Amino acid sequence: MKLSPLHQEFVIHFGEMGSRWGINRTVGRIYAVLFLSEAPLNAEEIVEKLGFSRSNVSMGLKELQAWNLVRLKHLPDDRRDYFTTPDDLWEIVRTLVDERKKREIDPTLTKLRELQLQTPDTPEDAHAHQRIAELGALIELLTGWYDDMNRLETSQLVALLALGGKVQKFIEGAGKIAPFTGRKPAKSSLEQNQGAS
Amino acid sequence: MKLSPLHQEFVIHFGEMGSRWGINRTVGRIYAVLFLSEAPLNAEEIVEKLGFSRSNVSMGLKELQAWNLVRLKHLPDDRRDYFTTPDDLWEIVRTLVDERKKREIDPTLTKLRELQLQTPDTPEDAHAHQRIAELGALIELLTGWYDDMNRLETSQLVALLALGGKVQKFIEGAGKIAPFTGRKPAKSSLEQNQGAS
DNA sequence: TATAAGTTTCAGAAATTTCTGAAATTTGAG
DNA sequence: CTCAAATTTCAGAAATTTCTGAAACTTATA
Repeated sequence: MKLSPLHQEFVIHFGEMGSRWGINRTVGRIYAVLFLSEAPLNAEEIVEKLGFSRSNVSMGLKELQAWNLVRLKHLPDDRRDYFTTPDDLWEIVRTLVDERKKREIDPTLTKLRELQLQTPDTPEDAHAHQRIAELGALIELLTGWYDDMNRLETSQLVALLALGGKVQKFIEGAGKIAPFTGRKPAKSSLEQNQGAS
Repeated sequence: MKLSPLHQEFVIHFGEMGSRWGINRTVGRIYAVLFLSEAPLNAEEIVEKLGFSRSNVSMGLKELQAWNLVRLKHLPDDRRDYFTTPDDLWEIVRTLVDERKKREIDPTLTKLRELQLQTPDTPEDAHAHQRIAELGALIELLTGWYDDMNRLETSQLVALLALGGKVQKFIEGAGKIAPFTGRKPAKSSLEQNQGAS
């Protein structure tokens, strides 16, 4: 591996983390190298930096492309493929979540809905059926929410995240959505964005 | 495998999904069986249902306990350990996210902070340093937000999720948080929770 | 269309992970 | 303390995943 200590540590850590997710160690390291690099890199440069075989890098890049996690570039008078990661980290996060949703959540939801069509014919199956329905409803709530968030502009999204739990202050008393508390709406939401846990 | 078709399909799917996350196929299947079962199960019963070796089930249950994903129960006049999953799915989701955060995100944040202490001495390292700092900031924003959400009661959390993107309507114009638009605050947030994408 | 640079594929090798049965350990009742 | 039921451990076997080098393929251009 031909990397500075800073690069090396990051790359190794990222590879380790990648291997805990669907992505494997090698692919994680390739991604990490691209993530840190200012200039786009071609496959041969990645081989040099990481010491993997050319074919391994080729496979890895293919997988990263399948995940939509890298962008392909071309330099003038150079036939080789150059790869980069987006400058905007939010774009990366969105891609990552979208892809995982597509590969893991969506098929699960399909399967759960399919199972809900079966008519249970024993008490065990009746209970299982119930459990499956609850799980389906929960996942639908979460993905619905995610789809909504994903439609926001990054600046709005960041604002919302920064707000954190304080968002409650703005909503409090909105009987149509939260369970109605019977309490009077109180001050305009604009006046109360200070303090409170 | 000695399971009804409904159980079988769910268990197999869950095992497959588990193997895409850190958890392996076997552990995923054991969890699935427990998840669907109304009554707590002991190790031997899981062996019968899934056809794994006793030791494999023992290992699997140990791992599930390490993840805090199962509860241990004891029946009167029975020395065997019985296992269940929480009835409340939200408890399961919270545990899952907490554990993944603890195992994957927190160590990454620690590593990123550590790397930020190194002084870059080449242009490449300077750029990498910058990238690492951005990533750290983004992850901190996300985990901070998550910690906040995690403090909410489930009912509040569900209300917030159900609200989805409409939450914007309540916040809109709050200059202190979102980039100030210069627009007048308009109506009280309580009057405008209808319509809009 | 020939050629050479670049890329991908793929079968087997290497590494890693998972699974098993036998042995060791723990635990609670008598 | 002894016994037997229950559980855990662990070394090697089995299965799976990852990695490699050689060959096949693709493509721009001379």
